[in-house]
Amino acid sequence: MTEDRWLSDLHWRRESQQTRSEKTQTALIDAAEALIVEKGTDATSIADIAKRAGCSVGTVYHHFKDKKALFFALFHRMTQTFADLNRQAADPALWKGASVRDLLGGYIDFMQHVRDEAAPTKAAVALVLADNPELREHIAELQREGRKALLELVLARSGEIGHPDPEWAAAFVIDQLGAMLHARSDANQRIASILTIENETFKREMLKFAETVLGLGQSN
Amino acid sequence: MTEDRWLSDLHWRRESQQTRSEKTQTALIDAAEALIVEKGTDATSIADIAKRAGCSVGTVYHHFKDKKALFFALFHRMTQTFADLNRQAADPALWKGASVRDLLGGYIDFMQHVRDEAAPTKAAVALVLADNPELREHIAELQREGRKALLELVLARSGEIGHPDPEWAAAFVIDQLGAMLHARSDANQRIASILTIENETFKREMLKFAETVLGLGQSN
DNA sequence: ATTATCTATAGATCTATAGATAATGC
DNA sequence: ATTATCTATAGATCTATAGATAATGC
Repeated sequence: MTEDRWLSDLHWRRESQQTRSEKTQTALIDAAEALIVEKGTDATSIADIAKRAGCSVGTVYHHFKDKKALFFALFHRMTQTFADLNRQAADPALWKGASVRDLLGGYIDFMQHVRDEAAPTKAAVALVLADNPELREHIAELQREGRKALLELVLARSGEIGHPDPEWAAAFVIDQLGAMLHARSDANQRIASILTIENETFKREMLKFAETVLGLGQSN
Repeated sequence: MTEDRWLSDLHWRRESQQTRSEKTQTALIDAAEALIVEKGTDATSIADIAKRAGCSVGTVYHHFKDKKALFFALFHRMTQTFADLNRQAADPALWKGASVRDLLGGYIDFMQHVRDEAAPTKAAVALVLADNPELREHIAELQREGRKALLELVLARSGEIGHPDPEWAAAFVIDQLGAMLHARSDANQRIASILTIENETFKREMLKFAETVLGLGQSN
């Protein structure tokens, strides 16, 4: 049991306490995430989490004040990750020369990528959220930020928009995309046609729709 | 305590056992619904439910096998109610002479009415669903039925639709409406512009959108 | 000296049942 | 005779802590 504390590549150095601590916390949050998805928040006991993470119940309470704190850490990890991704994706420099169509396409790709990669995390957070309504405002803030950033990027290109009221049309299209993308990744919504469709097909149809509503003309 | 068993308007008759039993069961399901919304499924104990319903723990177990059975009864009551409403609303005789616009408007009204009236019930069922994924298929079936019925009603009027592919366009519009209406009543989705808008404004904008996509022309 | 981990368990729930009592039903 | 209700509690969790041991850090 002592051997695996030696770092395999630099085996003269031991793992630092800090690294060990972070690893344990990550393992605990990962375990909680997986178990919550499998059994729900309440059926997941501290003993279950400790076992899955490969440590003891006492260790859980060394790292987290109580069960709630562990679940909040899981929530926090996700919101931080998403906020960072949002901020990166919203950098105007990244979209220099991009059309409205490119922007919306990028948004759809991004959300579908998240859906495919982070599905378990989102599912676990949704369950934590159900027990802790006070966390909802954080999610709302995250969504508002993303929406605002995308809207600004689009409106900076309002010359491309043929609709008489570009602000309204852009906001409407973005909210429609948001609702459809959400429907596509929400386990409680089971609209067959939205769920079974391929990512690429979905993107194509949504862009066609966006072009129609915005009046993007013949630019592409 | 005996007095209130006498029916107040026909006070020669006692309440029948059947009536009493039904009342108790209804009270228990109502209490469970309210408490689940307030505290979540696990923080809601049988003792809580009994207290809120004005009966004892023993009585709960006389009427329901276990906690799960009570929660399932809550789920069942909602799905039955919705299935009945769906069936009534989908009766073609009811929509004789109605245009596609009328149909979609009726759908939006119906869903917004449900949203306003049955919000706590939907919230409670969503939480029960989170703990019992095996129930999801029933909800899916309900949604498929509603979607199919509406699609058929719309396609029976495909003459009104200007879009070159009426089947695709109608399905797309119905799914868009579904996603937007869901976004509007989902506590975990907090897209400000969709949530704060008035029912009538929302309906008007969604119908405008539907007309554009379907190509409903000048019929209205 | 401090930090990370473990084992063992006290104390607080909460579910479900047993057994008694009161109210219909025929 | 049967059904609806109650009170009291056994038994099964599960959370969180106390106290000991092992591994860094300086």
